[in-house]
Amino acid sequence: MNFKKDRFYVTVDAVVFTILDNELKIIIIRRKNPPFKGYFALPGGFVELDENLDGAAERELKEETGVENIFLKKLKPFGKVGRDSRGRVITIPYLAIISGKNVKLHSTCDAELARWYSIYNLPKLAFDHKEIISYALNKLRSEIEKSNIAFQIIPKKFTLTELQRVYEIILNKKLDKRNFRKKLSELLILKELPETKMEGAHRPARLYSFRLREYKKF
Amino acid sequence: MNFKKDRFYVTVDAVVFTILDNELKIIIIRRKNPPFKGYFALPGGFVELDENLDGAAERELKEETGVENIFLKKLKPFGKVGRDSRGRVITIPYLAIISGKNVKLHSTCDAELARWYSIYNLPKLAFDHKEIISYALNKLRSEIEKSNIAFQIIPKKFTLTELQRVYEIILNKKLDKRNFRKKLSELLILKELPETKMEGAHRPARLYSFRLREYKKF
DNA sequence: CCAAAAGTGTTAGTGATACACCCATGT
DNA sequence: ACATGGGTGTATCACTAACACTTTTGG
Repeated sequence: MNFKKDRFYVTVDAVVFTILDNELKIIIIRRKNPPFKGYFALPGGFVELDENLDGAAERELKEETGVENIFLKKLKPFGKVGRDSRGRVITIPYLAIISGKNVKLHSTCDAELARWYSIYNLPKLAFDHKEIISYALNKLRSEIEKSNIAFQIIPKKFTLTELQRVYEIILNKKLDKRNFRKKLSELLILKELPETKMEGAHRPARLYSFRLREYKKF
Repeated sequence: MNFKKDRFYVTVDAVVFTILDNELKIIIIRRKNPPFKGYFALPGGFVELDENLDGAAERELKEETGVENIFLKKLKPFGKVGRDSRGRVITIPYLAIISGKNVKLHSTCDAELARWYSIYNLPKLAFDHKEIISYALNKLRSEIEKSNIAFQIIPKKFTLTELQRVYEIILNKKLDKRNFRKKLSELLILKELPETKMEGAHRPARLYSFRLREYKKF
């Protein structure tokens, strides 16, 4: 790509959260090209002229992870003069949360193999991506308390303990089992399944599913 | 300006709220140039290549109203393909709230004289500005409940009844006088002044000021 | 029978809401 | 004296937070 100094460029960056090894992680790529060649960064790329912002974010996510049909939340733009040495680049960050278990991370033309990094142990990052991630993490935490976004990250059938673990890892704090369950049952967003999950030497756990598998604010 | 189809353009639009005649109003201009010539629209304009987004928003606000040093909140971008017939234009809306009393609205090269319009009685608007305003109004309502943003719209010294009126007009609902005052006194954001305001045939009202005259979340 | 996670209710505290009368002034 | 808006306190309700024991299974 041949950058001109007389125009704007628009990119999207994806802050893709998942839980792996009981830790909150995001996808980080390593840049193959300048600027910040060899540095770590969020996956993202240029928006095409005939492409919607949301469309570009979906495309980037698909290229990196193979994941599609996921809820992507648009965040406020970051566009300081000088944030990209190639020219004037405005970036629109998107927040996503996915179940990382079955995701195959891909290389793309601009990036070496993408990797999951713990949110608490990130490498030094290119551009203003550290600031973007911190902003996105705050949004994720308020989303999980005010929407059903958790359905994106948990298997179709799950136990309440598993769901609680998701909340605890995202919010980075212990929750009370009884209070957590009471709140959920008041919200009426879960469906109790006839099945149970037997795993390990203890009482089997009831399985649940989300009534609605699309994004919804409470 | 000579638009090219091979690049992005970036604009800022300002949703500038005030209260006039006991109504919540915003600044609306009438466009002098295509596209949407003669239509009503939000004040705004193109971001310069060497100008920060916030800087552009400040400049636009100053040009339209003469107001500066005001809190401007950046909102999520609107950038659908085809929203502007001149080319691919991404707009970043900003939310502001100002005291309208002393504001002189100016004409600019792109706009006939700006006017205040009631939020509940807007004319047909250019571009996707209706959607932007609706989004901004929601943000304003949550801001006024979670921050001290009201200091922007009220005189330095004010009575509690005047402040309550501001909240009622923005939220478009009646509030209980005692509950409103209790909440404020718990927040400790106001300073009681030694002065009172005598106006009309009734008991004089105590004057207050905000302790902090800069934006702060509770 | 022991270990391990599942499941289940009550109490206290905090914040939100509803509500009615007296006060100080001008006319 | 009366009309007008200013000023004040309490009771109820809803939501949040804290807390411990019994159940069911595998080994």
